[in-house]
Amino acid sequence: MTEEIQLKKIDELIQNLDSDTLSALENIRELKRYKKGEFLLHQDKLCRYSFWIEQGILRKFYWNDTKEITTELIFEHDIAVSFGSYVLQKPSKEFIQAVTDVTVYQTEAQSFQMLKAKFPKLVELDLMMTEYYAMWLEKRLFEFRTRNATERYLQLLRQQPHIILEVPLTYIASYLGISLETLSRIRSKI
Amino acid sequence: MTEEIQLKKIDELIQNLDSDTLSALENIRELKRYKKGEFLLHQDKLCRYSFWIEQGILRKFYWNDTKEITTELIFEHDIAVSFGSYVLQKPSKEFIQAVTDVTVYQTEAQSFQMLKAKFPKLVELDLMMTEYYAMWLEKRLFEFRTRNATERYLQLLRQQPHIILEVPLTYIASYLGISLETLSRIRSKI
DNA sequence: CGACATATTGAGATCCATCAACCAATGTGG
DNA sequence: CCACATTGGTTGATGGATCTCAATATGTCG
Repeated sequence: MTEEIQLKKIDELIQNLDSDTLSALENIRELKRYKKGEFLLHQDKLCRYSFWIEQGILRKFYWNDTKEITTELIFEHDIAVSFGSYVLQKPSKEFIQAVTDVTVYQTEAQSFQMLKAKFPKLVELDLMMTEYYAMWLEKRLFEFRTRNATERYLQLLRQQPHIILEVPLTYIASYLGISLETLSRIRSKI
Repeated sequence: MTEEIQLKKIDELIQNLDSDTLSALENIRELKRYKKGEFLLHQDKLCRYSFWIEQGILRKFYWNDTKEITTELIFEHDIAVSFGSYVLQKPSKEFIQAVTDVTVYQTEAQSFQMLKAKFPKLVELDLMMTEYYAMWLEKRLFEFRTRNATERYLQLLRQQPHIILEVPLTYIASYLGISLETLSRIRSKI
């Protein structure tokens, strides 16, 4: 899979960071715990932090009129940010919420920005992570445009079965862009 | 608009590039013309170039079973690449095709990659452009998930009226994710 | 246990795709 | 320069995927 190539490159780059850079990175991050249901970011607030998940599950969602739309379900060893808000430091459309109790390393956008000026390797790291996110977004769009509800569910089941085991169906339906009822019917037909 | 902030940052960064960097960039790019209908990139080929459009219109699309899906319509002073293929140098799912006669500056991915090693500012430029693309993708996803066919058309009409004037309805329908017939009916109801 | 969140099932409505016929404009070979 | 093919768009009829609303069931936690 294309994504794995990118992950490998990111991993290699991190492995090869000199210890100065690494310890600088560690100095600006902070270990935090959030309880299930807690919000790490509210709509209309600035996304001042990135959240590296050590343990647990997060989700990103926004409100559309009467209903929530889940944009992403995020697991251990991945990063949660409200991208547009984080990059531009403008109010976020999205919430970030703890689906389970979570442990995260949170890093202030500003601190990371300053560190990049000092350690150019971090700009490359940032670029690779952004590339990774863009490819993930392209894949999401591709799936929405080419697969129907059943196919999207089956694909999720195949590719990320842990999601289905660990996340309430309400969120999964919303993540897949279908109603809870439709998801229930798809599942009942195996 | 959020996107404009990013465009401004990109522009500023380019304005502030030293002349060495700028002329290096110019040395690795090549002015090319393509006729309406010609392919700048074929499916299953590597996307070896980025295409900066000097004049004309390009589109990106892929095949899904029996029909084309247009992913992007690209105008003057913007860049066309098959992102995943360009970044990972793996075969492209997408075609890039000239909608009109076009003039582009094309730059080899490899040359740009090498230049980045020499001119760190270019890594920042690459990052900003990638951020811009990721935000564009987020916006596309948002629109597909929150707006119906009519709303998507009206939004396009409002935000990028030139697209509707210059691109065949067949492509616009496909870009909006609706059938040509539906688009025709939407338009007839003003 | 009761209360509240989560999931299932049914019936009806809606949006939009598909298929098919048709039309208008443009281009091309003889 | 005409006849015909091709491209791009319109219009009508029909069906399917999925949503919404409502009732019911199941699960979970204090």
